[in-house]
Amino acid sequence: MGIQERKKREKERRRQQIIVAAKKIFSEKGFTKSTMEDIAQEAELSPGTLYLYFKNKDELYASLSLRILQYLNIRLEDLKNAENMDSQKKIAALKDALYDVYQFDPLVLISMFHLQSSETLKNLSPDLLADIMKLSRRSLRMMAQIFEEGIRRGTLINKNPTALADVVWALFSGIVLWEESKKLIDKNKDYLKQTLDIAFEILSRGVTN
Amino acid sequence: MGIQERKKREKERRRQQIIVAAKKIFSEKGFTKSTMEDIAQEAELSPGTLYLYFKNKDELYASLSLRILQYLNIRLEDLKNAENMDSQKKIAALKDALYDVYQFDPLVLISMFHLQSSETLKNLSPDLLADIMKLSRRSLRMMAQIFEEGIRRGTLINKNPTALADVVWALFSGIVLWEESKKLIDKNKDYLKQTLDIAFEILSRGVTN
Amino acid sequence: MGIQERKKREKERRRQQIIVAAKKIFSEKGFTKSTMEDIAQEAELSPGTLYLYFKNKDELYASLSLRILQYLNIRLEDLKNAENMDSQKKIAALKDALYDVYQFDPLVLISMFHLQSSETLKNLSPDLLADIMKLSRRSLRMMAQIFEEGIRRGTLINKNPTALADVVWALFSGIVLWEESKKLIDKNKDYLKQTLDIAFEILSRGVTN
Amino acid sequence: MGIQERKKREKERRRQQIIVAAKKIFSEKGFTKSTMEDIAQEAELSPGTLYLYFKNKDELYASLSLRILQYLNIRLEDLKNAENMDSQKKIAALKDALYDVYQFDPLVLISMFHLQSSETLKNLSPDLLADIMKLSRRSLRMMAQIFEEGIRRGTLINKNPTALADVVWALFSGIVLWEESKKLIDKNKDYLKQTLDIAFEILSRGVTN
DNA sequence: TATGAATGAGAGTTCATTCAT
DNA sequence: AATGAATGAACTCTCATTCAT
Repeated sequence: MGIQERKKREKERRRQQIIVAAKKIFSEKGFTKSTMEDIAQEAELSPGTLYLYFKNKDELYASLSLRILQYLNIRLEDLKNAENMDSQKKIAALKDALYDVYQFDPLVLISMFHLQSSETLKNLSPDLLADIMKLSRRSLRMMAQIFEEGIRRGTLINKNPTALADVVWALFSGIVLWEESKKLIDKNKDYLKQTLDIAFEILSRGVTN
Repeated sequence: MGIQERKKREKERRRQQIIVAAKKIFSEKGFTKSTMEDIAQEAELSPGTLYLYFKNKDELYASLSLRILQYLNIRLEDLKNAENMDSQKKIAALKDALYDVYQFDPLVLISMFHLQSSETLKNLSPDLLADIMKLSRRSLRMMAQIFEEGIRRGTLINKNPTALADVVWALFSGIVLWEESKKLIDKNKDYLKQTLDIAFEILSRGVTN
Repeated sequence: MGIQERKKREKERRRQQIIVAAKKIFSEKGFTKSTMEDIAQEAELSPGTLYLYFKNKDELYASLSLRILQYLNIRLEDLKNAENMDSQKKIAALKDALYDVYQFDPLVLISMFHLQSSETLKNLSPDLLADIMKLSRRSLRMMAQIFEEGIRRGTLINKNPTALADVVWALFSGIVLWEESKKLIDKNKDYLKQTLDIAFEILSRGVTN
Repeated sequence: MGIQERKKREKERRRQQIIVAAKKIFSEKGFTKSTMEDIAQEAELSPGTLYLYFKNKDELYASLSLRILQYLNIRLEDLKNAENMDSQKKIAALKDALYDVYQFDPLVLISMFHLQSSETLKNLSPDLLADIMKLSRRSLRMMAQIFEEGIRRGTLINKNPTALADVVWALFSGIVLWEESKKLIDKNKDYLKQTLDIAFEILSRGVTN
């Protein structure tokens, strides 16, 4: 078994090696302009090898999302388990978690938001798509639980928690993409943190009874 | 003079003919997978003709945004001029305006949000980019004015109006993209209106003093 | 008849107008990169009009050669008629004539040399080709006559005069093209006159008995 | 080590395979009308493969020149090292060398002369251009040395040797192009050798003291 | 498992030429 | 005669993917 283990570990390491390279290249050039050749070179592998680990370019791209979704899940899990926190605090903590996710890897996060609602999504292998969906759903469910709890306690307004989670997610992604867009035009502008703070302050006030 | 008039009208009609075709194709296949050939065929024109009206594929794509931004501007202009409306009402009206913009042309709106925060933006001709920027900025300024007014009157919390406008825009685009994304996975889901309603209700409560 | 005359004159003027424009554009951009659109614009005409006066782009290009060949013929004619000139002087005068032709329109001359021995030649209409051939042959014949005369008089070595004319023409075109080539690499270099002087001095010594 | 060797050899063979095909196609159709598709087909390769070996069409075209320039260099080198030859003999030998170069590959030589003094030259990659320039310059320098030697010995007239080399080169290229041109019109004519002989006889007489 | 040369379909774009007005 | 919008074939070049080694 030891050998198989080691092989599996090595295989996983290769995958990561490719993912790291892909992240770099995709971030620098965007999806369309990145070539498999570029990524292979960055990973110090041959183009052919990439196809041993990823079905195609789309899947490689989408795989980046998995890592960040996993990180998001961990952060939300922690938040869920946190005790002695009122809803206000939890919402503030949610904001921090999301901001951490952004900082964990801004470019990949943006890639992921691009991936959502785009053609690429349809071309993914069912397996990968299922993985992504599972993680997203779990994240949203955990966010919903925060609101659910507050509603149960009577501190938050009585709105469908799932919808509230959608609002949070939409707000977060909207802010990330919009601030990114402003940065594209004017490199100096970087108001993400501030916009996020204001947005969540309003959100917090808005959902509080 | 009549002849020049007619020619101008015909030229404009051709442009529209191409825009309609482009909208259809881009919506169906996404930017990358749509070919100029596809669009030409849809418009019942030859590929070369497209280039008489649009400098290249990027510009054709971006041109779609212009119309919807113009429509948005008009709606916001109306809102600005509306009298006898308290801030609450104005925010509700703002939501309606944005929803109308969505309904005016959902696919183009989504395209526009995709265009934002993508490499394509940088490849546009300065003229077109300037036009788009001008319209976006004007829209955001008008939204900011709604908040400004409320703050002046003391009915809204004292936050930077420009930032509030950014939050609204991010929220709107985030919801549109996220709900679209959910639809891609499951065609039956269409909660945009509901999510938008909840989001703006929270927003409204959140910014009210 | 007056009207027809006038029409013919006007037609000829239009032709010239186009030729002037074509010369400018071809000189600036070279044959391949010049478009009929460019030339039409320069001539302040529409692309379609060009085709009323020239069968196609190739013919328009080749037409430029005609003018310079005509000029060459005139200069050689003068030379032929010149009396009281020994062969040495005639050869020197021939050099001057050729240099004048170069100065008359360097870019068109170069174009003409490019035209020679290239694909384009085969695509010309028989008429135009015949015109060009007629003028070239006449020029060469006149050069040959200069040598013939000298040989008859015994001042020049007894070589086939036609071959000598070929040598002169090859030498002239070779120098023009080669010096042009050097200029392409280094704009400052312009030794055409000097090279031509040396070449003809040697030629003159070489053919003198 | 053997494997690397073999791969290198194979790579070089492929290059040659492409060059041979390119030569054939360019000769038949001229530069503009030859398509990469044509060449690929002739080489029994796919169009994409051509681009693995040559950056673009221009470079492929220019690459043809390199081989012939190398051959020219070798021939001139031999000539330079030849002892016990007076200047007359050396000039005759120079003519023979040039004629051999012509015979080595007439079509490529003509291509090279076309390349000279054409826009294409400017589009070459600096590396390739540098290679071509280096070889041309070296060839011309070696020709100049022949004259230099004769001048030093007092057997040749005292003219700038560099200019004399230019004259030789211009004369040679002029003759090749002009005789080619005549052949285009009338396939039966082939006076290149004879014209070259006469030209060099005159040259020789002309430069001899 | 890894390679990387080769593939070849297909893209965006250009432009000589035509023809209805 | 002149126009100029429209054509559409043809071009160069790219690059995701394959497969013999």
